[in-house]
Amino acid sequence: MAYWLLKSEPSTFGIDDLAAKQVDGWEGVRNYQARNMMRDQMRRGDQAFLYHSNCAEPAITGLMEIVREGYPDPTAHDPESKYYDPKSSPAQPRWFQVDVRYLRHLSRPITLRELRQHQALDGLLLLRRGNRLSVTPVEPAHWDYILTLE
DNA sequence: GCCAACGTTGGC
DNA sequence: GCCAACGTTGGC
Repeated sequence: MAYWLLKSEPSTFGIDDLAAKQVDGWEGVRNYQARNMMRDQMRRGDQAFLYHSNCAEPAITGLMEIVREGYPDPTAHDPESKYYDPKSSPAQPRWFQVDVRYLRHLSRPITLRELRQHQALDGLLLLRRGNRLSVTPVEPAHWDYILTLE
């Protein structure tokens, strides 16, 4: 089983939204590297942190599980969607998503500022300078360590 | 294939 | 709102 970190802006879709929906498609990813990981590498049963980005307190806020492996992102083919991409088509889909299931909130948000203070987390892709990828793998040792911070 | 211009992300 | 870092686009 592998571990991941998925970013989302809480004003768009945060941990409370996922808790309400329980299962949701991780739609709208429009970056090829992130797409490739969702399409090719994520497996059912993998777990992921939900990270709140672009907000007052950027932080890991919850845990989720991959419940459906990569499949074409339907919002790419919906002209009404803000994620619409005319260069994608159902016959030749360009963008993929997975389905995630809510597991739980962390007992408290673990902020980016706090994560940066732990040498044990050196190498965590989230902390790399200039990193903007919304989907990144998390090493098991890092995963376990972060959960001890709760 | 190069690379300048432009757009986006996201912390601060 | 600023701006650094990065990705994408498109002319050549």
